[in-house]
Amino acid sequence: MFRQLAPPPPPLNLGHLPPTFLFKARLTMEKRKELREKLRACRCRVADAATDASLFIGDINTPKRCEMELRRVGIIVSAAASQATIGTKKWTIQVVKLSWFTKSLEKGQIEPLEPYTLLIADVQLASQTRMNTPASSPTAPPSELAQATEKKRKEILERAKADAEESPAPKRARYGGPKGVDSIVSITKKAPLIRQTTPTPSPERDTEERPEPPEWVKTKNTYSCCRSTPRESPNALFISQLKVIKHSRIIGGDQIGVRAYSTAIAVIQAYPYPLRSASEVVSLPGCGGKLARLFDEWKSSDPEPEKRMISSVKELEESRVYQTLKNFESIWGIGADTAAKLYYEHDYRTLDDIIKQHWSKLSNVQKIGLKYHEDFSKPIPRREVEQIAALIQSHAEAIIPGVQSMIVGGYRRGKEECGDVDILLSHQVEGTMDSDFLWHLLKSLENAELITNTLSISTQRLQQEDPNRSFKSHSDSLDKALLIWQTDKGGLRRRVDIIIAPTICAGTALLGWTGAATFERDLRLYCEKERGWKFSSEGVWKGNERVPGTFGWREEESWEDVEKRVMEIIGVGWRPPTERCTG
DNA sequence: CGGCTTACG
DNA sequence: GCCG
DNA sequence: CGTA
Repeated sequence: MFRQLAPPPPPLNLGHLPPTFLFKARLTMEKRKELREKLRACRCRVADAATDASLFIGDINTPKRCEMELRRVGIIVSAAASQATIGTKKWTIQVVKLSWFTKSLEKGQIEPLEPYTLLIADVQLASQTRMNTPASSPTAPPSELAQATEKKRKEILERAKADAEESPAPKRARYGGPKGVDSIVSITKKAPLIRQTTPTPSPERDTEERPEPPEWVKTKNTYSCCRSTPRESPNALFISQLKVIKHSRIIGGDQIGVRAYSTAIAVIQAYPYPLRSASEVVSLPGCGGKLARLFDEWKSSDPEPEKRMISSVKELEESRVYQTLKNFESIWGIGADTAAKLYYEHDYRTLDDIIKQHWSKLSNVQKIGLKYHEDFSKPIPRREVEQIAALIQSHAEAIIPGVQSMIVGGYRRGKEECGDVDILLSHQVEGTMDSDFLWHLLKSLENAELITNTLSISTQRLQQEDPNRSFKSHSDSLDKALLIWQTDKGGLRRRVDIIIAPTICAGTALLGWTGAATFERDLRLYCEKERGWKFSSEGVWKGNERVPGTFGWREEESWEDVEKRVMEIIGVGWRPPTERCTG
């Protein structure tokens, strides 16, 4: 677009090439996007799904690497074409170096493919090709679940799921154990997809009548903060199954598993069409062979969507371990680890067991969490969230006139029923929110008997008193209080979070506290990887400097205006909170 | 094969 | 579990 | 370790 000096080289015509797929390898998402556009400009038919392509271009240099990249997109290179085809499609592909394209562009003339070719191979989409995983424990007797001990819990949970999976499946021992060799697209009986046979050019491909994928699918953009994720999804039923698996990873303490499923869920939640096939699933960023198989199983489990299920999910939901750990973990102050201890070391099975036999060993906040567990399990209607927020605002206003509040969290994302109330307070006049504002506010609310307990409080003021921290250039240290709230005596107790943002970080605080979790995680990731910046609700930083335009709050700006400004500058573009429902 | 958001109480 |  |  820039560079007016040199005359633009004559456009290439790559229309004769078969559907072409561009590997992600070594390309930033922007670079990849740019290359795809350039390819398109040369009339190249750029495939969105690798399984639709016959020609592959990648910023790679070895055949070895080719296989890796192919595997990643769900394609197995059949060793020397010696496969007893398992009733699946196979076709021939060619992989060339990216430099073929860039050189061609430079010269304004198509370079011969041959010198740039890394691999020509017959490939297949195997239907559940069980790869040999040497030491995959053939699963222990499924009975010892009841009095299994200590650390075995993860494996047990794992097994509850594994047993149900069609194939034994290579199972990791714990954490990010051996990743099974299973990035294989599983194609069902009808095996529709894939292209015909030869990688010959033919004007229009029958890429299975799949709707035009969103841009972020084509570019395999994994950042959930860069796309719209509405609350409603045409794939809600499938997603609800994935959420069970994700939860099993949470209570199993498998953070990486949680991460993986969170990503996949966020991706599918953002995908605007009902998924039809495993290959369509694999075409989505963050979804590989495992997710494709799960979808396949779910889809084929029943013609009626409402009756569909994934066997491992069913097993989980029916298993006592899962139910109980999930119940324990739902107590505020008790996480995966403590839940497991209570179950395996103390053999508790109900909340009552914990209350009767473990009360004195609980921390104060855990006692509170247990005491009001039932109340906390009840959703808070939007109306009530607003009432609570209004009370807080009026108390705040009495302390500092002109203070501005905004309900954030799930409420702001449009949830009909909220798990808690998150309210963000700030002020357009610099300096007003410093000092002891939070402390005064809490006192005021306590006097009004609205706050019954304080679960945790963190204030900048306290940190500044610590000389070791006073020089920290930046940290996510907005003042905040996690509280138990009760509007009327005898009424339900509610979880309320109050967050105080200094004027300078109003925008980032709003963005940082609106969520959802996966959106926030990707926002940080995006800033770090794509911009070299550091994002937190306290600010956007380039080294020790705030990124220009990402801070401050001008008189004429609304809450939304500041947030918009921050998102535009970061580069993710603004979208309403209701489109950040990454699950 | 290493990495996966991040900081505080 | 997926990505670089 | 648990929470946001």
